[in-house]
Amino acid sequence: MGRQPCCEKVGLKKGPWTAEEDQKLVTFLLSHGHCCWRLVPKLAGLLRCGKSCRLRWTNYLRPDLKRGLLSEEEEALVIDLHAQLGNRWSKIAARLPGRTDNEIKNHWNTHIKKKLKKMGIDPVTHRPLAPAAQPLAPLTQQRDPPQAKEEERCDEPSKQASSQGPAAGADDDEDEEETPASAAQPHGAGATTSSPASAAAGAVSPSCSSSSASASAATPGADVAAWPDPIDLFFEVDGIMDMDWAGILSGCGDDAAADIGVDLFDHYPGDGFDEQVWM
DNA sequence: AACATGGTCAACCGCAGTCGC
DNA sequence: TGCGACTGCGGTTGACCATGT
Repeated sequence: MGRQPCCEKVGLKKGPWTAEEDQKLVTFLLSHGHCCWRLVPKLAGLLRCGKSCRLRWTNYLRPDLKRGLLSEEEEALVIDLHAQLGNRWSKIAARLPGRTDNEIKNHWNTHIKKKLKKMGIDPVTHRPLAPAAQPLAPLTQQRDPPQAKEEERCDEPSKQASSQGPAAGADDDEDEEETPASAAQPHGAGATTSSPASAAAGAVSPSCSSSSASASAATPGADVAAWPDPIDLFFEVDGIMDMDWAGILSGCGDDAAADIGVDLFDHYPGDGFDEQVWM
């Protein structure tokens, strides 16, 4: 009923994109835009499904994409945002101009997660790991009961992973102030801290710099309330989320690729891609 | 030099919400 | 109003590359 059936998957190509496919897609999208992803591959002459085209465009071909590893500032911002938003990568990516949710997700899983664990911080809850996993940081012994309760709530992997569920579904795109962590403040600790990051019920948002890593490791028995300190030291500002990151990261916008010296086509070997077509 | 292991990341899969008929 | 297509999202996979043995 209603609409035409979804793209039939028979005969559609899968796997890595070739430079020729990229060129076709980019040429088409730049000249026509995309009214409907389902039609894009057909109109562009691609044997791909619309979903694949959309993914390729948003994750790789978009002209405003940044390339290369995340900077320390971006990494720290990702950690901060993850502490507030959980695994909502698209929301996190929206705060990092030029970065995609896929890229951030990959970076989180491959880099940041490991670093946090190394620092004795649970990458899910952004709190110090339990003593069993982090014998040098017996923090739970010094925690106030409300904090322990809060951790229990956050520790549920299914809830964290499926934060899109009804419980978290109440928020919308403008939910910066109504985050899981901040919403939990009335229940307990950390509510008096000045910055949203550190106010997240004691949730720490450590940077991944070695300096803060050592700082965190150097305070194994510290009071939980002291945990944000290394973060402040690293950022040299209090309240990272109050900062205008869009401004800080300016130069990543649609017109800024040249400003930041990014060659949009440098991933194409040789002259596999016609820059003139793009421009 | 050859093989094994681990790390990285692009791409796919499946689900949920939204929207159109 | 209900059904089904479409879109967007998060999780997972698998190929490729680097490093270690």
